[in-house]
Amino acid sequence: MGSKYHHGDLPNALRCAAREVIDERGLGNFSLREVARRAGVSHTAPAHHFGDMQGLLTSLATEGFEYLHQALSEAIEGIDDPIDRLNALGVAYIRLGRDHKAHTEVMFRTDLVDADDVDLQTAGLHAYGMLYDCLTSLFEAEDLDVDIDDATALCWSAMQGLIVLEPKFERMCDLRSTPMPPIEEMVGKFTDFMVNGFRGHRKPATS
Amino acid sequence: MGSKYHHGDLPNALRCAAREVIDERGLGNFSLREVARRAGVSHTAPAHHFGDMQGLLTSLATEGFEYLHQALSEAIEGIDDPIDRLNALGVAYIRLGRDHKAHTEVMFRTDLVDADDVDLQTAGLHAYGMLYDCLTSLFEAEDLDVDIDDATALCWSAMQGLIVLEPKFERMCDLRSTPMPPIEEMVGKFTDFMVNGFRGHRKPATS
DNA sequence: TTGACAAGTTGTCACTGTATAGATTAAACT
DNA sequence: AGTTTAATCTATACAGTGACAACTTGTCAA
Repeated sequence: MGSKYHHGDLPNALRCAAREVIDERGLGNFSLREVARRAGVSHTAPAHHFGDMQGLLTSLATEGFEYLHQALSEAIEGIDDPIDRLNALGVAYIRLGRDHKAHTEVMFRTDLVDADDVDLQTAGLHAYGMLYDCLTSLFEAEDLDVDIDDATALCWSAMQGLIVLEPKFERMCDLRSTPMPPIEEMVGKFTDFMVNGFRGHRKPATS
Repeated sequence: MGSKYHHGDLPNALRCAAREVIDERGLGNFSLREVARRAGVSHTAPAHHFGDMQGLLTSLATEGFEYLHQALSEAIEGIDDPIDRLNALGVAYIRLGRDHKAHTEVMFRTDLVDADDVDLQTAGLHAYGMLYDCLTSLFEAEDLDVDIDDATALCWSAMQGLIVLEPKFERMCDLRSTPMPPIEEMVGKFTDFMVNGFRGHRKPATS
């Protein structure tokens, strides 16, 4: 049964294998040929579906954003309080960064991915919209005068930075032999700070 | 004079050439041989100084952190107000991310760099200390009860995220045809939010 | 002068991405 | 049914890569 000439759903199998390879060897040692090897096809097969390596990684990034959108949707399900929602979004975000490490790594590597890809853009916008909407309802509920794009940018940047810098923080804690708090806790503190920041901001105090 | 067998300061020349290559072709298409070519030496010469590719990139990252430390030091020179200092640090940080794009890219690519390298660690700690000290004086001046490590983590994460996500934000603004504010302005808004957040935080309101 | 050593060189190896051309199969259409 | 068409995968080839070993050249101290 395995000897079918046509694979059936090779694109998915390739994405899957790519994830494996990235998880094991890191994006630095990523190899298209290794991916094909694991999927059990010839090393030129991926080109027929994704064009080149950038194509495969772009597809993987798009899939990542779709997963993210789904994870964020599930995270806020049944939660009404905007602040709790915001917190849930943050936790879901960094959890995805941990559980889908390969995807998350690829999603923001603008050098390896085709930023003009339409699917990638729309998938990214969907995820962005989740956070945007959450902050909108928060500001409406508390009657705050904060530019939502600015706030969204800050929240997203903070979470993104946390994911990227986590290994650095961990190492820093090791050097000073202080225990590193679980990252979920960090998210809580971050959102706490940020919400506080939004609250005290009725008018931009640009001096 | 050019035909000297010994280069004189090949390590520096290699770092310099590496910067060029990264700036032009991106880290994804980085090539050790191309670096050697530009430095005018054979393709195996770098190995004698840096061992392998990771060694060269680690050295570049260390240099980047040293530049950062210097840039941050200069940025707060003559500034007394802690908030102005914080803002200046942020601006200097993202400016370095723009002016030394290659360095900044390498500095946080934990997959390409030897995280155990001692020079790299100390250089990183120095830069971290700048932000840490700034926040310390801020909290002392305003008598706030905020964990400095948490605050440092947030500030750094936000700035780091801003650098990484900037292309994404820009693209998002393009899609909605709204003008993207200059990144320095974003830094100002971010620090404003965060300082506000720290201020409203006398006691941890962990519900 | 001798010897040790650092700095660069050439040559080689297994491996990579991709372009091209050819083989196999499924499906669509008489 | 039978034939064409397109999709899917294989085979071959090529230029480029990182790393390794062995060799050459310069430097410097005893």
